[in-house]
Amino acid sequence: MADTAIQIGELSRRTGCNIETIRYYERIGLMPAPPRRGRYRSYGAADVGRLGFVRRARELGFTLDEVRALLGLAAGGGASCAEVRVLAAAHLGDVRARIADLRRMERVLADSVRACDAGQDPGCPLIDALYAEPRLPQTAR
Amino acid sequence: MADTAIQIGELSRRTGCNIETIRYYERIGLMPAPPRRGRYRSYGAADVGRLGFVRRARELGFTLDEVRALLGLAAGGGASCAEVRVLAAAHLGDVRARIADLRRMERVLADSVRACDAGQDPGCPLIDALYAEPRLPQTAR
DNA sequence: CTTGACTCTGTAGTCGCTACAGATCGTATC
DNA sequence: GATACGATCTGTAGCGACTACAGAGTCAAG
Repeated sequence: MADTAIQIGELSRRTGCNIETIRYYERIGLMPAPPRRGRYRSYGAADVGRLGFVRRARELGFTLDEVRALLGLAAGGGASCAEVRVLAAAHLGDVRARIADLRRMERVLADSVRACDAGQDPGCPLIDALYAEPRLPQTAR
Repeated sequence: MADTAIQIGELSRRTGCNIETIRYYERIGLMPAPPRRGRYRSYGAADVGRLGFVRRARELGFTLDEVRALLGLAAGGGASCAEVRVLAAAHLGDVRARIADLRRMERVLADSVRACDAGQDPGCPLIDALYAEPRLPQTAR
């Protein structure tokens, strides 16, 4: 089982990772340079696993550097779980901060659209909001 | 009042937009090329207003192309409010989609960290999750 | 007259891909 | 044998939105 040497196209199909991206990962050292059959890259089951790992980590929003670190820890095995936890918790913090940012944006945008629908303002609520100056609360002009 | 010709550093200070970015905006045509006093750029109150507008729109997550469009509509005045609404509503949709993505990430990450803290698993929960293959739900192996 | 703060232009780097161009390879068909 | 096709190869350049230099010039105060 799994004496399956596959080409890059098949690896792409199995992982959902596009071909150019696979070669890019190889260039930056995230995927190892595979052996060649002729001049075509020849991949095995381990590559499918590793690339799937990369792809799923990316879907969770880890940067490529973080993915690199995770791969290192995954290879290490054993005591690395604590270190993985640190990485994941830090990244979770990032994600939550980004959510908070986006929610602030959402609120302002939704308010503006609502004000626009209400149609009470003389001008355009969003344009007005963008021209406002929250930087100098008083001090007249 | 406001016969104030200011230099780029002062514009930067007043808008919170960094100097290199101001020059960048000029290069890409988002800000007009100001007159020069000697060879230094000389800005006025209108520039402070426009750049503030750009910055606030960026804080709401609009792309530079969208900001360009908003600036055009803001200048147009009058009937443009409906068009602004369209832009804002579309962007609001984007923001909400990004929030949804991030929440999915948050959930998975938080689950993994929690599983990690529980410490019941034999391996590392996050590493295991990244190695899992949600692409083939059954089909054994 | 020198120091220091400011500004200038131009170019290159960041991140994570994506999109070519143009060559080469392997197989199937006429 | 010729040829067409699909897949792959290398190498380079582009995206968005900045950011970070290097190296030159400008200006006012001490």
